Amino acid sequence: MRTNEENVELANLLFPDVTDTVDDIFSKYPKRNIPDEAMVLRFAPSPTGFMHIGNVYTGLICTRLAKQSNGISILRIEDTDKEREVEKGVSMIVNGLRGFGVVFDEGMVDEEVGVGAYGPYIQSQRLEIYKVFAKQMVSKGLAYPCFLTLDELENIREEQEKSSLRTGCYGKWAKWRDASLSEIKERLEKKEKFVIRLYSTGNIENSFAMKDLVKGGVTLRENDMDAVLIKSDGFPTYHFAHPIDDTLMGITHVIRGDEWFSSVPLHYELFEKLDFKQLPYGHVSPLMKSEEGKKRKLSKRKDPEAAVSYYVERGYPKEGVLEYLLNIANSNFYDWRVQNKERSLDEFRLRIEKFNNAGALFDITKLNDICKEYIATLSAEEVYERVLEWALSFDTDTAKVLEENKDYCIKIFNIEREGSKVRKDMVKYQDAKDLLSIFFNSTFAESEVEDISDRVDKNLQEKIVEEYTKIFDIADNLDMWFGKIKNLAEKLECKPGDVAMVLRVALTHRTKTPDLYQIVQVMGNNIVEERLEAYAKSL
RNA sequence: GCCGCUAUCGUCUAACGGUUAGGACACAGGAUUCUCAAUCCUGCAAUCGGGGUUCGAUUCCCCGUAGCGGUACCA
Repeated sequence: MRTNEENVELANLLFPDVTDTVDDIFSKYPKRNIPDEAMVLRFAPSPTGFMHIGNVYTGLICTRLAKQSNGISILRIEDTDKEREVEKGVSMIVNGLRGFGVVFDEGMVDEEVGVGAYGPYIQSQRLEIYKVFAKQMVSKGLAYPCFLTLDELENIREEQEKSSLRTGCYGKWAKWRDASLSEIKERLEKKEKFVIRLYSTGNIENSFAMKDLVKGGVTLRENDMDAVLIKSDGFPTYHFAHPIDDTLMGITHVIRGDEWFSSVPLHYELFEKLDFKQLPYGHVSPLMKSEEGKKRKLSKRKDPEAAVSYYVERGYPKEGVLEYLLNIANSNFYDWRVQNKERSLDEFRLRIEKFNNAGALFDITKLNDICKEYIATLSAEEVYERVLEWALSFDTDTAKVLEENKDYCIKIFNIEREGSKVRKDMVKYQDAKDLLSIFFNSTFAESEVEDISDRVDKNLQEKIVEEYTKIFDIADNLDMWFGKIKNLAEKLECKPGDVAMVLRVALTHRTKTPDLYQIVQVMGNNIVEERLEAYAKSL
């Protein structure tokens, strides 16, 4: 056991350069001047180079809850693991989130820049701050240096497993917690690497109650692990950075992924030892995926749809993705949506206590349906703008077509878009390419002709095309158009459906298309005649 | 292994301790002056198992089972 004086001496030995006190730090982070009900929330991802759809989900929840309470949302970057860090990782996060309309009031706005008075918002730039708190804890005997090597730790774990004990650095296994000052000095002089560990005083036998904003009341065991606070490279662990950053930044509620739930006892002890006011927690369940009858976390390695890029590249409308995510968060969103079709998504009020506390399966079918419904609400001009925006980044050929034929393309997008029966077959902007290809001779020529000869005999097809070419008039209205088809069917003794099908394939090469009359109107006289002629020759 | 959380149609979920257990997506069938999409109608389909408490349990309690999370000098 070290004396109080020895602990102070130890703290100075460990952190000779740290001269600031905890009070010095606090003076730079004044209390926020905000209304009582305002929530200050932070979303704190790591720049690992992969944007998970779950990141958008949690980020969305944070920004929403903050906004609807007139509070503040903060984007903080947790880059304390140098191993996993990736170049341009911060930009990927910021842009990925922004692409889905998830923007924060404070924090990082690009690779380097953070806005707000409570920064820095990148943890690697806050190292000096963590050291001040670590030094204070060591000087009070609440933390200590530990010289256990990775190998030694491994041996300890094996021994614990052999005797089927809980693994980890706690109690008698935490060899350095009560080391004498001279022992420590000796190692320090040899320049041995060390970490700073919490001197835990919790007892695993004791339970305590906490109220989770999402899960409700739960009872947990106290923490007794001497968790690492500062790694040997000088970076803090998440556990240590979390109470410090959240307290300094004036966070009011910690909304985070469920994977942190198990660490709550540790965090409680840390808040206490740091002498901070405990922040309330809300643990949000992760998005799951079903495979072979089992549920598991949506995984970035196995599931392409886990990546945000999956949706961006295919041109999923961000509003659709957002609606789907909102629907998972609060299932009453759907009812609200049907009753408030005209309202902005921003008007929906998320209720944290309504979050489901089991993980929801990510259902791409439902997402597709929501996106389809969303695109159906857009005007042809809006569809044009959005498809173009998508194509400019992901399909330059289509972008060129769109730009060079704006009016024509808008007419194409307008097919079956007006009136009460709006066509709903576009899930994502990428799907537009397929629709467009019918209307341009270059892409049409390349398309494969669907064979309908087993439904309509080739001779009959020939006659239909030949006869129809004679009577076709672009100026016909809808009734006249159908009238001619019916008459022709009667004359050739076949079904009107067969006539329509032959014309459909002649004009589009396909058996499944939007309304044929409207297609003809948009194509115009010349193209129709050309194609009828070409089809006749091909028979 | 240990610790914790969770459990209603295939999926997301609703149901003061009293409902024919509701809705949406998906699926199947039918209707719609042409195919598909859409739309409308119809149908299919669930309270994990076992004990309690209660007049009565999807709901409360216990046990089991399963799933998920954690058990790092990763977040």
